[in-house]
Amino acid sequence: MAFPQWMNVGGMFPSVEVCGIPQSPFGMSHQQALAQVTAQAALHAQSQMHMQAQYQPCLVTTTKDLLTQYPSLNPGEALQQKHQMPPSTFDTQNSVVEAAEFSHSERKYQPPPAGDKPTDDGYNWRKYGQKSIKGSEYPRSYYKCTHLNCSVKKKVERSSDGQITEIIYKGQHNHDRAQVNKLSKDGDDSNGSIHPQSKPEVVSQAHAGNARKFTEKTLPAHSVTRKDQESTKVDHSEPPGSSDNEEAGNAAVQDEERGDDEPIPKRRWRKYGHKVVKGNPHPSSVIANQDVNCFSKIIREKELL
DNA sequence: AGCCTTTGACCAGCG
DNA sequence: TCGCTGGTCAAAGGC
Repeated sequence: MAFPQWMNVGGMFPSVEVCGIPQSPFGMSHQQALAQVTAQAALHAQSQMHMQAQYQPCLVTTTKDLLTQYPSLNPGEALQQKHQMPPSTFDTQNSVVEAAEFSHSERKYQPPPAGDKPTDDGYNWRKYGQKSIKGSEYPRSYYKCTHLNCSVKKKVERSSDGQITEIIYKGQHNHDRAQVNKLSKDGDDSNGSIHPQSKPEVVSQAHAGNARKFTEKTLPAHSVTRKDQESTKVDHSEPPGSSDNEEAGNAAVQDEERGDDEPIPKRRWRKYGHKVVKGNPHPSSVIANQDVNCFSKIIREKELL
């Protein structure tokens, strides 16, 4: 079984294959092992859901659990199993934390190459920001879904040793995975690593008990930031089929309709950038009519639709 | 040509 | 009120 390329950072997760079929040291194929993992995880999750899901808007998943039970699994597979867990057993949330901290004993960490795609989860993401986080050697990266009218975002955090520790999704996709429209640039998806049906975008946890790092450090008590919780609430209050995108779009439209209600200086004269321009000894301060840009973009997008 | 990443700024929230 | 921090924006440049 393959796993997204990004998971194999630096090739630290060598997969074992026998006659083209991944094998675990225990004599069962990876797929068999994964099937068991899936079943166990589902059971485990069911037994814990009543304790956690009722008050946790977002659940944490860690591959450690799976790796503990099945050391033969490489973390990518374990994580994938997590994706393949029966969605019905989980409360679907629009805010997801994926704990992709890999503690495989054989791994050799190599710093992720700059610009590497943190995830190949079937959607196309565009990095729109990067922020150095206090206490973390590696910056947090911010991604937006590139799909039209899809405002899903995700944050990718790395631990101090450079491993991806969290992927925090915000919002919900209102479209299918990108593979439908666009062939993956990172590799061939025909290997089954991406299963639109079996790999729901929203994943939950098998159990978070072992995700010590997250519960202690990044995900105290409820695993998500307040903002994430809020976004979750928003989605819960929305009728099925609606999405953040619509919300965003509506907001934009409302903003447009609102129009003159808001004081112009507050809306327009905002300096939003201060950029060093090549060949110019002085940084350029840019005053932009963001609303105009924003509206023209919306109009353009609507036209495209 | 178009998309994506990098980069450094602004802004808002919080203590 | 001020400083810190996280989140976002958009120009510039690379692919």
